[in-house]
Amino acid sequence: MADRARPARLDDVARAAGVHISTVSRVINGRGEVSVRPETRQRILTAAHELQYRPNAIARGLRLATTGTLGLLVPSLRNPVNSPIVRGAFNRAWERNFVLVLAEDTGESEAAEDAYERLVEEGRIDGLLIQSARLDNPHLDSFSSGPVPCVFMDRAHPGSGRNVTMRDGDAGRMVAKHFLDLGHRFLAHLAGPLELDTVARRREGFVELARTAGATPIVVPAVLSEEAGHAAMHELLEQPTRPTAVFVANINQALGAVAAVRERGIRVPEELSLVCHDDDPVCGFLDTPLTAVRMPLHELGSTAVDVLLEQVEGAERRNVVIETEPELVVRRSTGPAPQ
Amino acid sequence: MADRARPARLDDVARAAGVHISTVSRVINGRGEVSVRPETRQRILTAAHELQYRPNAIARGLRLATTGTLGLLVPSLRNPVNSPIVRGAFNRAWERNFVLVLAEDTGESEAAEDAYERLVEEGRIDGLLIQSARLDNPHLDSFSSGPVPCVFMDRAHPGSGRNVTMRDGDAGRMVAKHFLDLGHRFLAHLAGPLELDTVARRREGFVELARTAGATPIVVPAVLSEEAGHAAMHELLEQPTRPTAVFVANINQALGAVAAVRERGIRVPEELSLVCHDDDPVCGFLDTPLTAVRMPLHELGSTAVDVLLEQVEGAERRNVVIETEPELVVRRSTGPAPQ
DNA sequence: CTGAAAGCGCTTACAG
DNA sequence: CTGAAAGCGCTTACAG
Repeated sequence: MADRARPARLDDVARAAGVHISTVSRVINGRGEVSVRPETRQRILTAAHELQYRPNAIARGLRLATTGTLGLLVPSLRNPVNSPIVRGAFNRAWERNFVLVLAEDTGESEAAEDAYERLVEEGRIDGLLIQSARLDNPHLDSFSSGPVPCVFMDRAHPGSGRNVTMRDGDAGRMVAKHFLDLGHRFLAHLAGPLELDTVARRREGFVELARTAGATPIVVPAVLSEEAGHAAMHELLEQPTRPTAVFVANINQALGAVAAVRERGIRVPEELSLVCHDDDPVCGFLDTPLTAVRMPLHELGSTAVDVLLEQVEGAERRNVVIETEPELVVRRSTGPAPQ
Repeated sequence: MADRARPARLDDVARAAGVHISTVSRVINGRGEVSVRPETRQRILTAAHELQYRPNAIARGLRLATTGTLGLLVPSLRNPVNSPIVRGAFNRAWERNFVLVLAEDTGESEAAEDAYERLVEEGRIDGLLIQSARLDNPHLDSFSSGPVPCVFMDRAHPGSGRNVTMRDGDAGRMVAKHFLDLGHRFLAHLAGPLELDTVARRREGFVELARTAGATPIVVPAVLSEEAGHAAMHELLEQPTRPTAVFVANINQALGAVAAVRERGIRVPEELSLVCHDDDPVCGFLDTPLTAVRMPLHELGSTAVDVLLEQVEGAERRNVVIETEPELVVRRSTGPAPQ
């Protein structure tokens, strides 16, 4: 191992400046309003700078009972579709002087508890962002009453009063309206797993608006994967009255769904219109570029951090819905209903 | 804010068990070999369990000068193409009882230093995984001599003696051989930025093997994005002698490149064969599924963690090349050279 | 076999 | 304006 320079401690700075460590601490942390003789302050600042002093986060954390760290519980590291959310959260946390530690909640039995123990119970974090909530997970309640605040982002935990979400219902409605405007009457939704609250809200909006026009969409839930999207699209296309417009829940499903459509020789958009939820760079580069709903994912992540830090600082919990409206990015996969 | 249960401390367990905290500490941490009367041990274990005691990681970290945390410096949170590497690192770290904190090294001037200060100099981590090395970054040397060990993964920092890499040269050779076997003589490489060591090694392998057959590939470097891939492919296709086989550096470029090919009405693979580096799920779902090189990314991440922890425990630095060979996943985008 | 003490690197009332 | 002391929650030699 290379010789590793021991980082400077308060003690080193104090000695170099010829003062007591408590004085150093005061000028380093003081917001300028501490009463220190200017020349003393100067000597300390110079010494600290020369020694490249940075307060040890662990020691400070122990003393202040604050870690400067937030936890982030993601549903999967395998499939980074939601990386804009993570990026939004990371960037804001970094700006606000917090670092982010990762944990994975795969949905398997003890994954979330394990993460909870390691991050919360061992006192590693000041707050927890949960991106992996599932409506069927009973353990989430205990998170809310634990020793650190938490916030559910994107996927809400109803009743928790700690949800930061987007206008998913509006996204569904927007897509339904787009289809109806194009004259479609046979709508379908290739949905995600309905245990995900986002998925449920999107579906609701889509179905509700379609019904106002007398069209009742077929809904097929499927796992958020290429394979599941592929199978579910085949299922949809075998329906007695084949839908002419399908709203697909995510990009992975959409890739599989597009393959299924191609296999059947069905033309897009002449015979079938497709919309993908969450606009992904890939959408624009497919052979038939996909019309997609763009959600304010980055903003969701950054707002979730703000709301969490609010609570870390003592505020009451609250639900927040990001105001920014979903945006429909119209590309070539949607067109007028076939006659 | 909800009433938050204060987590149990050593003190609480000691009181509940009627012993001194030092005794509790010993039985909790002892690997069984500590001499404690069985009934005392039992009382302590029961109390700890009932109080759900977990040692505070911060306090323990301060005492042991060890944090149980590793840092991960990624090139970008925007584009998670390398998520299998991150996942491999995360999973192995978690298994070995370390948590991972994220930092982003966007390549902008002080991004890496900033991350270094916050993670290393503030004493938050025991070791640093660097996935963002660039051959043109002079600051990397100082990382090597800092207070904590580091490892460069995927993108090497030549001369550091701390690189964990894959057989990128072999990947390039494998693709060249595939093209040559199919009878192609006019080869090209849509490369990534040559400041990335991985990119340089891949190119070398590709060019070197092609030359043995008397074919000297055209090499066009481009940023790893859809747009750059699109532009660079157009450039390649305007060459006086148009290549019949192109090796593309990553999936983002490939999506743009495929679009460019389509715009020119060139048929794949009849008129042009394409191979993409790094097999991505998307490759299999394009209209013309892409032949791709599958690298052992997950293994790279997990091995990098092992090598780093080796050094955290005091071992000498060393370079490691993952033995696992790249694998060519042949799909429909490659075929015999046109006559 | 168990307890009392020191100390990890900080911060912050409290003196002076 | 500055110093000395206590203490955050642990671990570990050192006594007994």
